[in-house]
Amino acid sequence: MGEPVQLTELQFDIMRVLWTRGEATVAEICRALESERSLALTTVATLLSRLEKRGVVEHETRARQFVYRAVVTEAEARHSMVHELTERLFDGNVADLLTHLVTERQISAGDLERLKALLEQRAHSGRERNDEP
Amino acid sequence: MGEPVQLTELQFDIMRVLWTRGEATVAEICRALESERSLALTTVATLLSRLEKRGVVEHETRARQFVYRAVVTEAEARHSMVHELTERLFDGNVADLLTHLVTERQISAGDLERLKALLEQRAHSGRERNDEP
DNA sequence: GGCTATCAACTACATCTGTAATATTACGCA
DNA sequence: TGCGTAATATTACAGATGTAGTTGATAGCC
Repeated sequence: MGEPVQLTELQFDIMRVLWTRGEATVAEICRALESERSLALTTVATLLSRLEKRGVVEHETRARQFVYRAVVTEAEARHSMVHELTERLFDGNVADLLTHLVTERQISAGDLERLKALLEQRAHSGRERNDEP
Repeated sequence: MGEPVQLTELQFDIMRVLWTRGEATVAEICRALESERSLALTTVATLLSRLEKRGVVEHETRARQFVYRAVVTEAEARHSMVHELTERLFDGNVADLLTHLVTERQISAGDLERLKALLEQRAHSGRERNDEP
């Protein structure tokens, strides 16, 4: 369900602004990104119109300005991208990705604890909520 | 350490052939990929020479044919790509990615168990091995 | 020794992406 | 009503990628 969404870094940065604000004009997005990367207004506008063509964002004209809004949610984008990577790198096996993360990376003891707690909770709750519809 | 390696799907498919075989000629790679995607020999050759320019693979001429070999290991590529995604999507926070995987995805009970076991083991071993150098 | 099959090298081209300059439009004010 | 200004629309271009045709070298066979 829902087309897979792959976003590049810049695209993602722009989306993040929309996700946190709900909506924003080109100028606002430009200003929001100014600290990390200084882009021309036209650059951001171009990116946004391309994203709109892909159905990732949409806009509404208000007071002669385009007010953009995300169509794809952050959760959807994350899902899509993590899924894609899991497919490519681990043949779709989520457990393999998890194992990779736990074994090949430095994770703090605190993180391990939190994750364990999460797993406990998860195991007990029995997952009534999110089986495939 | 080591340049970050980002591979597209096709590039990854080619690399996978090299990783599993150790080395391969253009024709062999082409044949190995034939089932999924039928590509011209020249296409594969082009891809390989581009990858070589990036230092991802290398070749040696043998019996008038290029025999390619991966320079970047599969583990390195995976690391690099998972890292990149973690940065982009979760601000570099591995725990957040783990949480995402555990909460927002259907993971089988068995996987959960295995992961828990892994965490136990991990917690006890105390991680003397992989702190930052 | 010339011909052909086989490779690799070079060239080509469309698409996507990052980046932005330039052109056009139209609202609000003087 | 004409003008400046602020937005958008159009156009441009370089680099990466997927895809492959064309050209050139050569080694082995007849």
